Amino acid sequence: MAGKRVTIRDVAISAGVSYQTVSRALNDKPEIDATTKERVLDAARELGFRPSRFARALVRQDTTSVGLVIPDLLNPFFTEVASAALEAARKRGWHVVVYDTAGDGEQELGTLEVIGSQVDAIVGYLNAPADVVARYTGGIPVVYIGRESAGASFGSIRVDGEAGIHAAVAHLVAGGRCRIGMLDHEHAAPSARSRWYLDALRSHGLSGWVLGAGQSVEGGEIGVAALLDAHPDLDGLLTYNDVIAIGAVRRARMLGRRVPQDCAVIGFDGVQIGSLVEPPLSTVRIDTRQLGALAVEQVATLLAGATPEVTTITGTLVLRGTA
Amino acid sequence: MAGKRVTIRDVAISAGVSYQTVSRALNDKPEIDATTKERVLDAARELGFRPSRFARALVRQDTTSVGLVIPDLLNPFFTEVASAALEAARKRGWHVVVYDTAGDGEQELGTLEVIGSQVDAIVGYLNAPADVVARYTGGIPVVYIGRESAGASFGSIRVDGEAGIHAAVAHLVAGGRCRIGMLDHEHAAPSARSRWYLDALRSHGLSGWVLGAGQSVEGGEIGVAALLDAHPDLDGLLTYNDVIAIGAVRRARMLGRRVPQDCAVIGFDGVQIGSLVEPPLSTVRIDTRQLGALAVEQVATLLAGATPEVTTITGTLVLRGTA
DNA sequence: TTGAAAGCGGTACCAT
DNA sequence: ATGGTACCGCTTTCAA
Repeated sequence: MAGKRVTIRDVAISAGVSYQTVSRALNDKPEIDATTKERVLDAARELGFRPSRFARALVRQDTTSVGLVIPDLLNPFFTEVASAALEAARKRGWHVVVYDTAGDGEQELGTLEVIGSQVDAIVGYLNAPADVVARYTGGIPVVYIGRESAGASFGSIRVDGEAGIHAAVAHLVAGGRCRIGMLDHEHAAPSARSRWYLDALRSHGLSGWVLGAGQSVEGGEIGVAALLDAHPDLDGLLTYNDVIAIGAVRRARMLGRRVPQDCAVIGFDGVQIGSLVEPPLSTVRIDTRQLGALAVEQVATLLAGATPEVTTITGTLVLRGTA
Repeated sequence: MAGKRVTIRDVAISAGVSYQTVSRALNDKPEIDATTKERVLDAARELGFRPSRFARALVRQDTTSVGLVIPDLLNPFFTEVASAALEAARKRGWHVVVYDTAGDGEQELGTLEVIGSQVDAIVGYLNAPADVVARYTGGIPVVYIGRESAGASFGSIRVDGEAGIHAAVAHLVAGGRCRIGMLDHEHAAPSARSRWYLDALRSHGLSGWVLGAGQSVEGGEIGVAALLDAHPDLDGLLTYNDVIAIGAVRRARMLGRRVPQDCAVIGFDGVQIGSLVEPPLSTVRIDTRQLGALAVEQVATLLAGATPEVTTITGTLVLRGTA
């Protein structure tokens, strides 16, 4: 009842055949007597036999599983990407093991180490430098999402928000705004998004302020409060992502700013809930389904031994209620 | 360069030792010369050796991985549960393979079949009857979430919203409402939540209407429109979950109802985004982190061969803006 | 300290 | 149609 694994040989004995015959019955091989097959199958069922996935995978080397590394499952953007990646992976018959690094750098390395020996490829949002990642993962194929340079032997999906952010800034400026701030992420290096923002401002002869914020609604709330404190006449705001933007809008309104009249806000990502808040969030939208699908495709390329093309996915400005 | 798997024997040859010695070096065994060990490790690195997880798992039978079956990763409630379960599982050193059944019954069975041979236990939201599940999964431990009866040999986390829903109805009635409807899920059998709703109404001498709705914002929109069409004087609404409620609130307002003045709405789940929409959603909140943690705990119990206790998690009424 | 041999639980290719 | 045997890649006795 408890413990002891039932093997193919136990079944064989119970059915009175050799264990090879059991294998045949289990795998629907043609060369087996129907009666025998049934008897074997019955015995297997009765004993509660379950083939070992390891033994099976060991001999026919065709089970691929990919690790999906996500900074935060509670951020809907990552969830949308994960959902798309999951679907794309299943179509190929791959298994997807999901890891949530909680946005923590150390966690990330720990995760990579574990994962490295458990999956055939990794795709996800990684912060660590390429060489560090390579070391920790033992050199299996890795596909970065949302990183600028990947280096050789890595796949990568670039998220190109340059045009979208330029359009966003242009829209704000066209609306007569000229004191436009940005809430960036909190990592050591400023994001590409903040660079695009600064570029865009510059092209309009403006300068702005970038402040790091936690990647959560609360982070956005705190960030916007600080920004408004320093620049009370802020009339426009871009954010690293939608979740931050949602928090920023909330707090800005609490602080007496009308959005968008007093201060317009434009997020980044285009997550679904952005259209549900009040007012609906304007944003630079990324096609998450395509992003997930492309990532899986790159994994396939890498797994096949080919060199990955650099794929880019472009953000587009979506104007709703906050700008 | 391409293809060919590097095995422990390749390393052995390259390092000029027997393959058992390589194994020792790799696993930090004490009985090995330090110099030899280093030489072996160098060789391994140079050849890009990666131990086969299958071979390894096959011999030391200690790798457990659990399958997490979720109807819809885009519904934040499930994501929150998944996030909690992931964290709890990692603490035990388990791997979690996530499957999204897209709320589809057939997908679910297909998924179960695949999954059954790939993981050591399953936890999730399953719709299929217990005996069907048992057949498809080949009898590995299964922990149901949010189901009433589980039957022997299954674990289960009950979601008890009875008190919460009674409180919700009582609150509406106390506010003078008496034409209270409910948007349920769309499955064949009405949900426990709808039964609690009807019970609660009855205890106040009222009767109501239950209508099935798709489990999405859109489903809630369509559902509330139909309900308001049939009962234009509806003054209160409960929903199967928050996502539906959010859609319902939106559409109700579009149809000219003030929420909560004309029609109060109370959701179920207590997802974070409920507090971000306008007006903030009143709801019966479930502690998702606890839910996920408990599910993993039950898996552990089952895996240890013990009989699972029936665990219940209770919903509590949270009043925000919509009621 | 190191090497030889025996499995782990299967699959596949031989013969029979 | 069935059984024998080798082998997948690795860990673990057991000798040497």
